[in-house]
Amino acid sequence: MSESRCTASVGRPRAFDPEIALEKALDVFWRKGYDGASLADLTEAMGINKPSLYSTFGNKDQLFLKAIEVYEKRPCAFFGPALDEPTAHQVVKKMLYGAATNFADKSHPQGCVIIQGALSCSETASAVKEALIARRQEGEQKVRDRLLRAQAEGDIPATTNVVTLARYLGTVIQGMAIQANNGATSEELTEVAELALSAMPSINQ
Amino acid sequence: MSESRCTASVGRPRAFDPEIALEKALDVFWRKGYDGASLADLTEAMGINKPSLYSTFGNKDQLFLKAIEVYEKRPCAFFGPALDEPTAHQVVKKMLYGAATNFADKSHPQGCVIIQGALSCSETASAVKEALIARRQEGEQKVRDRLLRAQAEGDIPATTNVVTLARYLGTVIQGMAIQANNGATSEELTEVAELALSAMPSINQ
DNA sequence: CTAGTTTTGTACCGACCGGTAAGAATATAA
DNA sequence: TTATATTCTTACCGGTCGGTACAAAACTAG
Repeated sequence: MSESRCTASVGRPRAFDPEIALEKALDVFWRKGYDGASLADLTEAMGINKPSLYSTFGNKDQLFLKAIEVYEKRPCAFFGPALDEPTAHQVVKKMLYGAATNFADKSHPQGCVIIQGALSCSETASAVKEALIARRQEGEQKVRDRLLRAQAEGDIPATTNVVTLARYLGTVIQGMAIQANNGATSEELTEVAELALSAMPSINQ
Repeated sequence: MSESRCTASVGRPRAFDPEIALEKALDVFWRKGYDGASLADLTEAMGINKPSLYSTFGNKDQLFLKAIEVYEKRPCAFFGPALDEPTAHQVVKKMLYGAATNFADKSHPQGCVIIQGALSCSETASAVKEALIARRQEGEQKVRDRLLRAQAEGDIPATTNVVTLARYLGTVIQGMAIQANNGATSEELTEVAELALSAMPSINQ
């Protein structure tokens, strides 16, 4: 009943590290998506059995959502940090190049789990699908707000339509996730990022 | 054993139109993806039962692939026709605006089944996934070839990197499919298309 | 009408789905 | 040691998965 405290200290100790297990679950969801990842896939990768999974993470939905949080906060995440760059140009450049480098990185599944984790899916997955759509829209909203701030700071011309600019940026990044799934390399995606940047003359330096 | 001839003329006549059934199957695969679409979903939408489905279309994999062919050849498909435009500018413009209009069209599921039908999926779906990746790459190849032809015709400067240009175009279109899934309207996607076009000065008129 | 051919509906197959009940195992607290 | 708390393993639940066997139904050819 009590919310999982840091150390239980009483009762049989847990034989696995929940954070590591969550990273393993993320890897499975990333590769197979919500629908494609079975509990057997998950428990095998996590090295635990189903009752442990359910007592620790709730159910498949909640496990997925917790894995997504790990995804957003992992060391090589680029989206959040990019927003902290000082100028609009640096924000957009870091975001595009970060996606190019990261989506095609061979040390983990290709693309982005938030984009491809539950795109077309069963009705069972519709709650997760909606959660991912919300995350994508929130991401675009953050970019939009950041560009509006830049516009207020005189970093972007007042005549620029930043709403469309943010949507264009989101579109290119989401497309790059598909390209990574197609097998595009980081170099190829970086070329796309460069070209995409050139469509944004209003943020150039 | 004999390949399905136009009219059987002997035996019990088929009680449904295979082409219409295929369109219904396409609608289900489009909305739910390969993994998310169950045979129960499919047979219900198609108005037939499983033995009819299997005798007519083979199995789930083959049904999906046949539905994809219907998708590519349906009246409102924009990709193939765009390639036939006379100039590179018109090709790219028609393709971007076609995607913007079509992906968000409310008369059918949002986005593109070839992009989102089997992106992250189970191992069962891996054959279909590979087939879709191949289709996307073939599409990009066709664009590349078309742009190369335009370059040979003097329609695009010889200095332009058409390989990257084609990849960029593919990226934007694939991103627009995700945007359509996010709920973006045709108008919003058209604004993105306009902005994306501006990144291609080498094809302007 | 009969024989032959094809499709139909029903009922079923083994395997797997997400999820859980129950008791053995392992720790701390007294 | 004993009581208590927590996690472990095993075995199982009803439901659904993709796929099929079989016989009744509906047609044509003769």
